[in-house]
Amino acid sequence: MPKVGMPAIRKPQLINATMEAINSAGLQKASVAMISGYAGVSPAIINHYFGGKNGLLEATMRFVLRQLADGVQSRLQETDKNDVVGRIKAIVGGNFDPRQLDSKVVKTWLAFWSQAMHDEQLYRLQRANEKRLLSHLVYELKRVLPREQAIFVAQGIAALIDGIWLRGALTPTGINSDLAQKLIGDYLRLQLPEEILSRY
Amino acid sequence: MPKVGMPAIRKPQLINATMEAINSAGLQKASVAMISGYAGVSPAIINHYFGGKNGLLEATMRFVLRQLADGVQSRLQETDKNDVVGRIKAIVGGNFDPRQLDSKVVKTWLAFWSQAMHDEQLYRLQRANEKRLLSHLVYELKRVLPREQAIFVAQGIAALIDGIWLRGALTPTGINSDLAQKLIGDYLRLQLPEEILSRY
Amino acid sequence: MPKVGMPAIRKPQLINATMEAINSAGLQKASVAMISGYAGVSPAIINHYFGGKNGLLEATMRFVLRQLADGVQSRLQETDKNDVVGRIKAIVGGNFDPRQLDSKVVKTWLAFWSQAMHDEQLYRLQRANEKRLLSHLVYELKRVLPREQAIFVAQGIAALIDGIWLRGALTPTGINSDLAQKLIGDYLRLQLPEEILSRY
Amino acid sequence: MPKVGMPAIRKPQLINATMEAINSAGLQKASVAMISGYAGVSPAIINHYFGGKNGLLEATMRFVLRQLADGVQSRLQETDKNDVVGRIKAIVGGNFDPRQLDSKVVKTWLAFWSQAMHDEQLYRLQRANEKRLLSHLVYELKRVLPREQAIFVAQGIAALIDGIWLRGALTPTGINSDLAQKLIGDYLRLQLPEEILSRY
DNA sequence: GATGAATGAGCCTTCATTCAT
DNA sequence: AATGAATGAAGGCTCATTCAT
Repeated sequence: MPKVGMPAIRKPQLINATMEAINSAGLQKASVAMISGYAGVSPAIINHYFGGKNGLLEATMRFVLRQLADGVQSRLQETDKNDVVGRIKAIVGGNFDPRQLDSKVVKTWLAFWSQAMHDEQLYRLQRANEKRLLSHLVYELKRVLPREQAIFVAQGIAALIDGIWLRGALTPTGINSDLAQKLIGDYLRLQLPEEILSRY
Repeated sequence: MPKVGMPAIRKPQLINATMEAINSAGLQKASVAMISGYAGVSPAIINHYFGGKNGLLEATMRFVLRQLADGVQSRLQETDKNDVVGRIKAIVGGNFDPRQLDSKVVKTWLAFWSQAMHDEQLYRLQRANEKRLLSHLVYELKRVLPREQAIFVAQGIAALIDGIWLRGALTPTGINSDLAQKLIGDYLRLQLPEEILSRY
Repeated sequence: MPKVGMPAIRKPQLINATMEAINSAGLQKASVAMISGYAGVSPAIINHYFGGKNGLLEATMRFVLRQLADGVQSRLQETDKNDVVGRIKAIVGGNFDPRQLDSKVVKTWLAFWSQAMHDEQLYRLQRANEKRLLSHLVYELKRVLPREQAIFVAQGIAALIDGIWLRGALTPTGINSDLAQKLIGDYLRLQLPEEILSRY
Repeated sequence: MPKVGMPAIRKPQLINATMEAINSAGLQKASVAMISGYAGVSPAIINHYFGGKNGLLEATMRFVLRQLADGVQSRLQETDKNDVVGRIKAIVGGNFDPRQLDSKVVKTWLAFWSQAMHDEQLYRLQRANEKRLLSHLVYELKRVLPREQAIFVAQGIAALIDGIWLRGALTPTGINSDLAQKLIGDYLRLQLPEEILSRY
């Protein structure tokens, strides 16, 4: 085992174990002992690599957020810059990427959301992400709608995304990605002028 | 100390203290010591009246849910049974009742939502509530829309309610009730046939 | 309810409840709440009548000891003062009186015995009782045996009584009174000179 | 701190501390804090090594029982298999081994005996031990006495052992081992046929 | 006489973290 | 790099007791 490179192995391993622990027992009961158990390593190693439990939780949240951002970004890159509808659907699609709908990820996310209101660090991460979703949507919508209305519709879409996702978190069958995209696509269609829609 | 009536005083007092503790420190850090501190009583009394911390948390959730149901119910009773649009707006309005938008209540709710996925008892309560919202909406919408479409729109409205509410939980300024009702009213208007809307 | 006379009702009621609690849950778990529950009264009443839990426990032990002493005494009174064998059997019989073999009493006794080693008050009561059994036996045996041997045999009988009783406490079927008396009768027969035995 | 071998050091250390705590304060007051105090370690370590207070108590009882069994076994191994009287005295001697007569051990034992009636785990251990003593005795006695009588005498000896031991637990001077063996030896002599006794 | 209300002390346990190896 | 050992702090809960009624 090379000495360098261990962090690159251990960190993702522990982040994944964290999500597994949260998935099966909840954030409250996800002790370092349980997490390190899932990872098959000693609890002390968490301090070694993340400086403590908090560091690991924060890293886990960053990981989830980055995964989401990547999902959105890669879809946007594959979409014509002028295809407003397509780009919005790309943003929505990124939010319902299969990797984000995994039970582990959904529960982790919701746990962090709840936690964020009492943890400065998590709060900032969550806020930034939330704002980015909105600004992405507004940016695209402004190209086809007046500013005020663009913001209005963006808020509607963002609410639909989070609402579907939140309700799905509590449903035994999980989030229905198809229905989600149909609901939001329908909403978008009703909000955009005929001319825009017919363009594509 | 009066012999009778104490439970009627202590229980709401402790439920309120629980929400205050959750509001200021989060569910995870809301210890019985902190809660009883907010209530100005001894920690042991929680066991006396609720049989333990868990009993208190469950009672708190029941309280919040009942408050919501009452808000919806009282609005519905004041609305003409044939005024579909009015009744849906009553349901939405109940969900954005000022009492439900109090920071204390919002944070308590979100905390429970997150917790519900790992607590059988809370899960059942949450699920029942979630289903009731949907069935209320479907019931009204079916009177003016085909069954399939009624369900579809109901899901959209429910998602908007929860989504706005969830996003508002993280916003420093809290939930914007007016905007919420405007967004949902707009959605409803776009989904209903002209003839229905013009009726009122 | 006459004011005088209540103690005469409540005290035995609580002592009996104490034994029931010890019988079903053990001394360690016999809380005042449980005891008062068995008695159908409020926990506070124990302090009223016995000055605290300790007072009740001590009273309970006194009750058991007095019951034993009564059982022995009444049997001795019915036996000819010169019938040494009969009197010893009376003492033994008193120790295996049905009232003493009740599960409630057996468990209470053993609990107290164990407890006595760490409670000055209980220790004195237990010691006095233990010594009385021995001196009763020695007193009778001295009339037919040399002093040294009388003490020796008395210790044997006392040990048999307590040993049978202790082992019986752990047996699902409880103490076998007949076997007990047969074992001790046999022991006595082997220890006494022919002439004494033939006398009766 | 060495990585290996710690359990082998800590476990006996904690078991011994448990007996010391029981000796000086009784089982009821033997808190984990007190026990760990006697051991000079932190209370949390009890959970580390025994999974909780109960685990430690059970381990302590097992230790005492094994020590007794060892004392009997080693004496039996040093005794001719055909020397019935010698073998019975070996069994008796093992029960009055100095290690078993230590105040610490006596009080621990009695505490467990009393506790056993309300603790399934302890009950089984105690019962097994009690039965083993009896079966050991019966096995030897059957070689020189008819079955029925062998059982009868075995019960007498067992009762004497436990009775002497129980009474000694309450005596300030403790158990008198010599007297114990003399009493039981005498009992045995009276029960066995002349021919058997003269054989050795 | 009797009770419901309330409390403070203490107990067992969990847990994140530190440290020597 | 990794771990087993150990701990101190804190948490939930039980319980005997006190008090006003």
